[in-house]
Amino acid sequence: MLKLSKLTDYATVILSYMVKDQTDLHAAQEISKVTGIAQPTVSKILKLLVKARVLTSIRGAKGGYLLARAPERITVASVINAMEGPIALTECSASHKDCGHTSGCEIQGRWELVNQKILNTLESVTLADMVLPVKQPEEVLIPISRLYK
Amino acid sequence: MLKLSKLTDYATVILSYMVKDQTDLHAAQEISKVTGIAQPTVSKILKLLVKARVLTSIRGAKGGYLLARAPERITVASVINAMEGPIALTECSASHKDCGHTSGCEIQGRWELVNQKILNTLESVTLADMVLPVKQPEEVLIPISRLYK
DNA sequence: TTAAATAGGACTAAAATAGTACTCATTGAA
DNA sequence: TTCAATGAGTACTATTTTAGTCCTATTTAA
Ligand code: FES
Ligand code: FES
Repeated sequence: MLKLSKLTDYATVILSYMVKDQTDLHAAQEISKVTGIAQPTVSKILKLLVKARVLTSIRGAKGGYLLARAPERITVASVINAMEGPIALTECSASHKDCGHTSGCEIQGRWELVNQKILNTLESVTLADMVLPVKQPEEVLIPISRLYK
Repeated sequence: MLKLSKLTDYATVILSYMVKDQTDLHAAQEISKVTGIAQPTVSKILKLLVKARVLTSIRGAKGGYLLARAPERITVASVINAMEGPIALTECSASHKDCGHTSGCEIQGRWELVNQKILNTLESVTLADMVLPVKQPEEVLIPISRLYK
C-alpha cells in the first residue's frame, strides 16, 4: 500500500501539537495525555525523533522535549527518516549490495529515479505546512476594473 | 522505510521482461524460468496484474499472458495499485471512516496533500520509462552565443 | 536525597507479507 | 472425445515486520 508506519503517523500528530507552543518544554506524559497515544509509545517515538535531531531533549526533573528548529525547517522527509530509516522504495534504491535480482537488474536504476522524485516531494513539505488549516482559503480574484472604481 | 512490497518489485521485473517481446504470449512457467522467481509466486503476481487490467490472459493450452496495452500507457502507479491496493500513505488518506485520531485530526488534510503529490509522481512514470537504459544521456547545453557563430 | 524526567535496550504480541498448495475452468491438439 | 497444458480462484502456512510494553540506568531540580 506504500504506506507509512503507524508510528510515523503518530509522530506527526505529536509534532503538530508541539508546534503550537514551540518554546515550551513538553514531557512525554503530557504529550500522551493530550494526544491519547499510550505513554510508552509516545516515549519511543520521542526518543527516535531526538536521535534524528528533529527534537531536542532536556533530561532530569522538569525536563522534556522541544523542537530542534523552526517548523519551517523540519521536513516530512526528515520525520519519516527518523521513524522508519532511509526512504527507499526498494532494496536496490538503498544499496546494490544485498540485492537478489541479479538477473533483472536493468530496472534498478529506474526505481532510483522514482525514489528520487518522491524524496524531493517529501523534502518540499515541512512541519509548518502540515499544521496549516486543512482548507486553505481560496484565492480571491478581483476584476482589475474594481481597482479603479 | 516507505518501501514497496517485494511482490511489487518482482512485478516490475516480470513486466520489464514482457516489454521486450510485447506481442508474444508468455506462460507463467516461462517467466519463472527467465526471472528466477518461483513459479507459484509468479502466478500469483500475474493473476493480480490481470485483475487490475495491466495484463491480459489467455487460458487453456498454449495460453499465457501479454501486456494489456502499450508500455507507455502502463504507469508505475497502476502497477503498485495492482499489487498493493490503493496508494495511501496513511489510513486517513484512504478514508476518514475508520480513523483513530479523532483528537489529532487537523493534520489529516495535509497527508492527503503529500499523498497526492506522490501519486502524481508515480503516475508520471511508465513501464516504458522503466526499461530505458539506466543512464540517460545528459542534456547538452549549448551557449546561446554559439548559435550566432 | 528524592522525585521526575529522559536514554537505551530487550522483549512480547500482533499484524502484514510472502510463499505454497490445492481444486476448478478453459482450450488446443492428438 | 479425451488429455495435457495452462490460467483462475481461494485457502493456508510460514516468515518477517511492526507495534507496543517493560525494565534499568542516568540526569537534574528541589
Ligand atoms: S541492485 Fe537490485 S536489481 Fe540490481
Ligand atoms: S481522518 Fe484520520 S486524523 Fe482525521
